[in-house]
Amino acid sequence: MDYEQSDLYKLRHSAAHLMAQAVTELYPGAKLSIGPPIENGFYYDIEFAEPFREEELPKVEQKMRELSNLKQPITKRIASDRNEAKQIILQETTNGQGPENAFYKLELLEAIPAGDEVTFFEQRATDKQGKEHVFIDLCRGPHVENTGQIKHFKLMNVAGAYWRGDVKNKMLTRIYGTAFGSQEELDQYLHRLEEAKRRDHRVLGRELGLFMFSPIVGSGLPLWLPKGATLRETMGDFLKEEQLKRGYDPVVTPNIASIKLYEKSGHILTFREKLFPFMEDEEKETFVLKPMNCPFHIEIYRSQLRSYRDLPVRLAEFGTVYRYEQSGELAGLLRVRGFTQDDAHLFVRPDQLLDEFIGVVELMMLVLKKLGLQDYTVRVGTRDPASTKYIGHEENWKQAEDAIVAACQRLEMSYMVSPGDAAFYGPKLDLIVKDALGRDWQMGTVQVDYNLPERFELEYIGEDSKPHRPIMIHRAPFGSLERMIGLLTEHYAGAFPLWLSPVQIAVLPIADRHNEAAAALAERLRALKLRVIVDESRETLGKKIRENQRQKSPYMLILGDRDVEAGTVGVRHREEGDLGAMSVDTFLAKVQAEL
RNA sequence: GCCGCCUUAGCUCAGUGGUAGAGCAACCGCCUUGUAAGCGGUAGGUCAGGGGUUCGAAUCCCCUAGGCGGCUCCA
Repeated sequence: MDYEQSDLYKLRHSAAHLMAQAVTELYPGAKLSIGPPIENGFYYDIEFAEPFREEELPKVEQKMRELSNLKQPITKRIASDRNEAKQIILQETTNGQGPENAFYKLELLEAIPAGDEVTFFEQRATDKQGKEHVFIDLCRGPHVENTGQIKHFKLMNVAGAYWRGDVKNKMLTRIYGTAFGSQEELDQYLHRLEEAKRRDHRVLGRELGLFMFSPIVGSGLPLWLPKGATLRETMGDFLKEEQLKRGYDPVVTPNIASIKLYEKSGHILTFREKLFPFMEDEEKETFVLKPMNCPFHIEIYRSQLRSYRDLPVRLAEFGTVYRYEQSGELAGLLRVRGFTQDDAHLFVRPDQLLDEFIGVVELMMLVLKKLGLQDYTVRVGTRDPASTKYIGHEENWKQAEDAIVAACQRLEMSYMVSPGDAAFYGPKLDLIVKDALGRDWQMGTVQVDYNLPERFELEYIGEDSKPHRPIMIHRAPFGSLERMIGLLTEHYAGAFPLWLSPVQIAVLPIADRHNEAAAALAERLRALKLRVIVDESRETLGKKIRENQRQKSPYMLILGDRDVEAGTVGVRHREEGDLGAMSVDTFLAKVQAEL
């Protein structure tokens, strides 16, 4: 059933009201704004006279329990007209605290379309001391019948949120909570959150030795440790091989360029706030740290005269770009300031656009399948007509958007359209994947661009001997290595599939008299391009197994007297446990089959 | 950037105004080990940095940096 029609949704909506009632009783002068149910609970945005701290949540929760126990009946009231609605807001919803507390509610009333019914929900009861509690809120509903039904809830955290989501407005205090129909479900949810923390790529990244951050290097600038770097290279090798099959040509371009390049591309106009501070040399030429690879690839395209027979030209580069993200937006590897895109730009003729676009989407699907990410949504980001952050003409945008929709239809792919999520030069198709905490992240992306070819006056000579303008496809199947590795780490909880695992096989000699045989075995495996370590620590086998389990090594090969004598190895698999002794050849056949 | 919270040994965390602690990891020694922690010992800290209050600050206040959860913004 649709969540928004469910009892749970109703319960959470009422829980938000209950919280708001508790807040108005505890904090005179608190101005309420909106308080909807959300995916895993509810929130209420409130303007407090004094800063509201997280440590105050138990106090609010306690008050909520008291108010819940009063079993206040919740009733609906319909305002007869706008004027009456206004009077109810001014006089009744402010809990007797004066009309200035109704500021946000009055704005909300104005936003309700003229013909629509205006409704309020009221909860009211008298406690044992004879004190009357009442709470009235402008609300569409629906709600549960009485507050006694709201029993299994918890206030989670406090955050800031701009009124109406607009940075120009005042920041309100948002209190997040959750509520369930039973204590068991609430406990399960809280338990799931704890579990998710254990999958957190920032925790696993340290435990597994994948990457690190150093304050002295700078925030948002990851340092890749050997095992993390191995992951990057393995992923890169896989994609490069696929690209080779598909006619991509590698290119390499610098990390900085003259500001002139970015003036021409339009980045200075539309992407300025994302650029790191400019560099100026003694001749006063200004350089910019690159935020995108496309202008460089465009210059390579422009370096020679292109015939219609040369197209499509597909230029690929794992290009590292730098974007000055706001400090509060950084999030482990999922949002950084320096990252490497598995970038490529396809320069195509109009008659090639659809096939090339589809080819790219098919490659992206192959990549996702190989990585084991099957849970994603497809988002088509289009231009928000009200925004000024885009370059180019309307007809170009229309053509590009039409091309993407046509491709989706031909691929019979389901997608959602999201206005305002286009790149500044063109619309795009993005793959969205959730992290361990359920947050959405944009991964792979394909973009259709008529605008940069125009700005750079790109041409090819057509069959008619006349110049024509190519169309560009920008694409990155991973999106960025940083984000993809962060996400994969959470997806696999650090237990990467064999082909990707930084250490594929850990050889565990039982006593140090087996070290030599272990080294010889490792050498043999490495010759077959397997990634192998030998654990020569002077520890018991149990300890070595424990440590290598923690490191999530897919296979452990145990080597003791029996094995040296019989020419076998004791094979242990990360998930399947002890697989018994077998010959090295048998083990290799098993590994090859799995790769 | 904004709102709230956090920062004690390499890691996870005790310690709330009166001499800085534990477990794991590290190092040393013993043990030479057969499928998830063998035993003993040693070393390790400007309590993020700076300023203030106080006879006295890890502890209270201010500033800065970094991190976490959101908002806004994006691969």
